[in-house]
This record gives sequence, C-alpha cells and structure tokens, in this order.
Amino acid sequence: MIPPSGLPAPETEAELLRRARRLAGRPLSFLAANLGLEVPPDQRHAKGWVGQLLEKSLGSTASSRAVPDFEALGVEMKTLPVDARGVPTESTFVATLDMAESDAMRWEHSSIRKKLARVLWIPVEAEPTIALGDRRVGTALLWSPSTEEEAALRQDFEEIVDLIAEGFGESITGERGRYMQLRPKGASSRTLRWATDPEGAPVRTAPRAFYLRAGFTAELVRRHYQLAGGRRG
DNA sequence: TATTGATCATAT
DNA sequence: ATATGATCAATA
Repeated sequence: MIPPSGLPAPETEAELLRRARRLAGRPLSFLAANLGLEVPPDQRHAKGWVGQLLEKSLGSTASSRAVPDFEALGVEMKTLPVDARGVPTESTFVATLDMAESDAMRWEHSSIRKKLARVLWIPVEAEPTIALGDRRVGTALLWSPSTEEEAALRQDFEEIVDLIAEGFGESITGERGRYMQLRPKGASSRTLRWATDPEGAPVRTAPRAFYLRAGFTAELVRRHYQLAGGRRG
C-alpha cells in the first residue's frame, strides 16, 4: 500500500524516529507543501488535520483503518498539542470503548492497552495566536508505559469498566479516572449506543472513549526530556 | 480558566 | 454506520 505521498512506510523504529525528528522545528505549512496539501483556513472544520498531516509525512499506511499507524512496527502515532512551554494543552484520545463487549473491558485484551503499548508522541505548537500553518513540529519521542504508568492506567481502566459491568455505564462522567478518563465520543450528542442499566435492561447512551488527561502526557513528556538531558523552560 | 461534554472531517 | 484523526466550546 502506497500512501498518497509516495513515501514508503518506515521499516524500523529507528527509521521512524529519524524521520519524525527530521521534521522538528518545521512549520506545518512546510509539511503540507511537501505533500501538495493546502493548510485549512479554520481548524474548527479540520480538527484531525494535524494528526493526518503527520501520518502522511511519516509514511503511515493506516489511514482510518483499525490497525496501528505503523502496522509492521506496532507503533501508534499521536500528535500532542502543546503551549509555548511545551506543555500539552489537551487530553489525548485513545480508543472508544464498546460497553457491550465484555472482552473489550478486560485490560489484558483491551484496545487501550494495545494502543498504548508503543506510541510515537509528536508535540506540535497549538497556541491559537499562531496561525495553523506557522505552528512548528516539536521533537518526537518514542514511548512505552513504565511498569508504574501501566499500573496507574490499568487502575483507572478497571475502576471505570467495573462500574459499567455493574450497570452504571450510562452515568459515568469525565470526572472519573486519575490519568485516564471516559468521555463522550460521537458525531454528536444524538449519537447513541447500547449499554446496560443496573437492572440488566438495555439502555441507549452516548458512545464513550478513553482519553489520557493532559496531566499524564505532560508528565510523560517532562520526564522524557529530563532524562534526555534536554531543554528546560 | 481548567475540565467535561459536544462536535467536525475523512475514509472504509 | 463506524473507525480513524482530534479540537471546539459550554460549563463548573
């Protein structure tokens, strides 16, 4: 499968990281020009554009399919909107949870665990005062959760899926979960899916997805650059 | 003003 | 319709 750019998929993690880091410091308009794309005038109508731009720029073959962005490497790519200090400004979407699938609600088998096993994080400037095309790509980092991080994520996951198993899925809000929350994720609030109430009766509720809180990714990035002997504010 | 809930585009 | 990619915007 040849991506639109004609760029072949990277064959190793090292190559992927090299490609990503070669983009560090470049404005998004530069990446767009390389691919023959226009920079959208309004991000409100192009919310996923930055992520898709980076995928294409790196040779991802998995546009919109339910596979890792770099399938052969098992690597997921996530852009990370950051402020002037490099601190993430938004939560990170991980995966939708199917409340009707009991298997999806076991950590070991979950798509959450799978997707977070290996992630290429790419910070991107996201201050609204900077025009979209002028926002620069930061230094990418390849990450896997430490034992402690995975335990913490698992704890949030299990707290939430246990509530769902007890029939409280419909009433779960974004306030649960220390590092990872469950929030609505649909085309609109009119989008509904099946869940089960405490009496075991089927009910319609908003589809929900797991998101990493900004505090989690902020800590992850901060520790990485500290260990790398990197920059400080 | 930080966070939760709602929403937008594209591809399959 | 549902998956991918997220950010917008109302609320607390």
